[in-house]
Amino acid sequence: MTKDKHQALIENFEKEVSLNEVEKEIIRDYFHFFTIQKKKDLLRSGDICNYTFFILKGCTRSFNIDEKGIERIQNFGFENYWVGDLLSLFTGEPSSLTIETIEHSQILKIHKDDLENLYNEVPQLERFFRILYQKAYVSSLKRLNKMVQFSASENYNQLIKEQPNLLQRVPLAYIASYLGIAPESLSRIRRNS
Amino acid sequence: MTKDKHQALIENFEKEVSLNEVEKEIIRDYFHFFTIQKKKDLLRSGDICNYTFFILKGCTRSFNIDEKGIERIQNFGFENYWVGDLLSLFTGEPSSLTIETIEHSQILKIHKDDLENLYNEVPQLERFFRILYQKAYVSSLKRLNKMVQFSASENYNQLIKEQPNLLQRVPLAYIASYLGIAPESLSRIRRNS
DNA sequence: CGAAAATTTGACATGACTCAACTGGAGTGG
DNA sequence: CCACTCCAGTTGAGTCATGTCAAATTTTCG
Repeated sequence: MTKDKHQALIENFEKEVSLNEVEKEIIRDYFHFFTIQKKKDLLRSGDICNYTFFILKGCTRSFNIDEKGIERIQNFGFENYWVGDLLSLFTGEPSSLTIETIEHSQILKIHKDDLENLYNEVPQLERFFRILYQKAYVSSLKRLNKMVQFSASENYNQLIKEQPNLLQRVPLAYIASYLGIAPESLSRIRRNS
Repeated sequence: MTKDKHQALIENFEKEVSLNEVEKEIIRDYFHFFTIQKKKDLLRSGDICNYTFFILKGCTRSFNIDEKGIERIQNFGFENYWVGDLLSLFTGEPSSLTIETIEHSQILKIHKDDLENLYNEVPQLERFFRILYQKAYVSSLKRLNKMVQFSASENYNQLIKEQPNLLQRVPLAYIASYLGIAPESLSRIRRNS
């Protein structure tokens, strides 16, 4: 009895759209499984993002280097998260993002051309990804709101309340970068909590 | 010779998709023209956003009230901008946004149900709005990046470089709100520029 | 002209940054 | 198994940007 490496992916799709067996098989053909060590890149800044990744197991961070040379983490990826650089994927321009694994990970990937083909073969997925992007947009707006409206300390406390597992899996320096503050500041914030 | 109130709208669509005369006529039927005084609401916080607006002439601001009771401007609208609350429009939930005119304005609006019908009659528009939302998403990500990465002063200077007209049309207090800083701080930033 | 609103200024408080030094734990090699 | 190094995290001291509150000034508009 072999384990179905695509099971979590199929389930993820089925939260939004329904799929028959034939369609599931097509999907399994298009998404390629691979494993990757910790601290390795899924995407490197300057490269064009040709793939969309679905995380089965493990953890990633997406960051860019700002004009002052500082790493700015934009988001983390965990089990059942989609990662990639939508901007580069949409435009075909080089990405400003680097996506790096934080843990040894198991990942499914699909090439953007294959994704186009997949849309034709399983049209429901067009809907799925439209919804996914809408949600991504909304969460980006919400995050922007939080950054403007709350202090670093408030943002930290809300973050660990929403994702307590973060502390076990991600170094504090990464969390500081995600919150847009210096590691020293996060350390002081934690002391006073 | 009557002036075609929908001309700018049609041209906006035609930047992304092509339309024949029949389709243009359908579009003209679905989008309703109205004028509105300054300081009036297009959408009021707590209401469900049922319309998408296209600004022909004038200027708007979209803001919410944060937990500290402060108005936070999320964006401005000018000629040929689309405004509305995508989140409320997508979900059907009450909006947290208020959209208010800053100047006497001329606007086209379409009801969300009509927009669904329009998608069926002119399918290219589905593509148009998908692209519009993608761009909105990307610009939201960029703005988030700027807020984290740059100081208020840097953000102000970049803003007026990109949109010098803003200063002529929008009170400084609104610009401060958009930048996420106190009006007094903006005043000091301007003095030292 | 006069009232109300927008903007500026002053004084002071505070949150976050920087730079440097220190601590503690995890690996590594002899 | 110990000594060493490396890295993450913490702490301290001083600085700076921005916030807050109150008051002064300027602009707008009826």
